[in-house]
Amino acid sequence: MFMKIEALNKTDNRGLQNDIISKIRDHINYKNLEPGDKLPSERMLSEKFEVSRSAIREAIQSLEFYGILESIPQSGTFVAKLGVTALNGMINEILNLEEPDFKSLVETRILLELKTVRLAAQRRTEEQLKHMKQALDAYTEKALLGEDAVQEDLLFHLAIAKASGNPSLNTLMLIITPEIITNFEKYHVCGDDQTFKGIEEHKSIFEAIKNKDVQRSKELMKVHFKSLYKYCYNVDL
Amino acid sequence: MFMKIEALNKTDNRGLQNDIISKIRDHINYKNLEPGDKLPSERMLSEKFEVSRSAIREAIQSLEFYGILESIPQSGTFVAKLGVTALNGMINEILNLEEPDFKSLVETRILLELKTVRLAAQRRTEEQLKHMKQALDAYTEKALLGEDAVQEDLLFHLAIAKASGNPSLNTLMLIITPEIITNFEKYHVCGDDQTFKGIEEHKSIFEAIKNKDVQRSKELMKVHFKSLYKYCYNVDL
DNA sequence: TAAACCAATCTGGTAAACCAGTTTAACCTT
DNA sequence: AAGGTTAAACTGGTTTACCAGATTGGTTTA
Repeated sequence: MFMKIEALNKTDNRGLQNDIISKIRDHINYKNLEPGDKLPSERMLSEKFEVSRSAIREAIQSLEFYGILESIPQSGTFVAKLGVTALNGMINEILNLEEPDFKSLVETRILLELKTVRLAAQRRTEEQLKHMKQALDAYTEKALLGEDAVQEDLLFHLAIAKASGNPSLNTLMLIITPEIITNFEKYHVCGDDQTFKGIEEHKSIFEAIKNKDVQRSKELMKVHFKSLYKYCYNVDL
Repeated sequence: MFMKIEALNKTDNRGLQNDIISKIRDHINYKNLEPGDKLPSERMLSEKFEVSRSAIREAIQSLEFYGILESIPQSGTFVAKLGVTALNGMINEILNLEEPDFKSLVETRILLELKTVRLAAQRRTEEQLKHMKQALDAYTEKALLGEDAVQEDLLFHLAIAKASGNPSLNTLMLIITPEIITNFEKYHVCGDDQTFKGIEEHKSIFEAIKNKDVQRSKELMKVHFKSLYKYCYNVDL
């Protein structure tokens, strides 16, 4: 019952948001807005769409996140420097986005991390190395005590992402990580025997990055993900 | 001067947001919130941090996007089912996120698309194929007229991402695409001679996906990106 | 005539009051 | 004293009014 209420409300909220977003899309099309053009003021949109200004602001904030709009205080809200065709297509895609399932998330994570680890091996600075070492030590300490070290595990991987020197990849990792880790604990993906093996694997990955051994770092990460990958695809979700 | 104002205000806004987010982080640490615990009400946080409730709500919405928090109407705002260690680490990473540069974005896009095209070749449905064909035709028509077809180009690539059947990858593509395309036009990456070659390349990629030729689709995409990749790395940004 | 100025207006952001469900706890009943 | 009932307090969401800075168009001035 609690879940049902939550789901309903989430749907309603998303529904209203999507409704407003699609109306904004229609307006962009109807007015043939040029790249960088100004959207009508929040008050006007609020009145035109017959919804509260708060709702408009939330929808705008969502589109701002995707880089479709940009609000400038005391000035206005502007569309990105894209043509109507691109804007229309992108907004449609955003409206039709599905909620990612666990398999998709894992697939994406593996892809991202096989890249971040290579880049980290290439580009890591001494400071980033230090940061990774701290995360590794925290993980090792916790794991040796036999305690659950999923969180420390995660932070080590995020430290690698940061050391990749690619802010874009780092951001994407941060976006998918919470959902991943939540499902990890939900499905008990991390067996107790895995944790001890994980220590050695993490350690070797760290050494490879430290030694700037790009190829080896990637191979080690592949091995590290192998059991996880297999586990996820065997399990029926 | 206009840019300066924009930058300043963006910084201020981001500064206030980050300030609130870091205070929320501190509260989570201080109170040692368990996974799924409830955050104090927006009013309490507003009073405690001495900022408006609107500002609190915006900060919460940001953290909701990253999956760190979840608001449930008439009930409360709850932290994700993560421990304080993970929450603390993730929020810190979010606060320290750098603005992606063009090179990072291109690097990420190439990584993502080499995956989406392979997955699309594996999994594409007939309907998705139809969608891609439409995007391809729109692109071809525009390009043959000698007009700028950057938008149609983009939509074809997004159609591939959608056909990958991985909502997570699709989402990430949508997030980085606007910034990419904006910089494309800014730096005039797409030379006029590229557009005609692009038609053939797009067509062949489409055929490979249609024929479910995974390896070939990836190779063709690599070729398609080669000039772009080279161009981007040669240019000083 | 054209440049400079200034006030009315418009903007996104902020604050405060209000709403409809939820949660809590005190109260009454048995 | 235990359980059911109910009303008051509390929640995120919404509405309304207000704010300070940006924009704009007419007016003034050189």
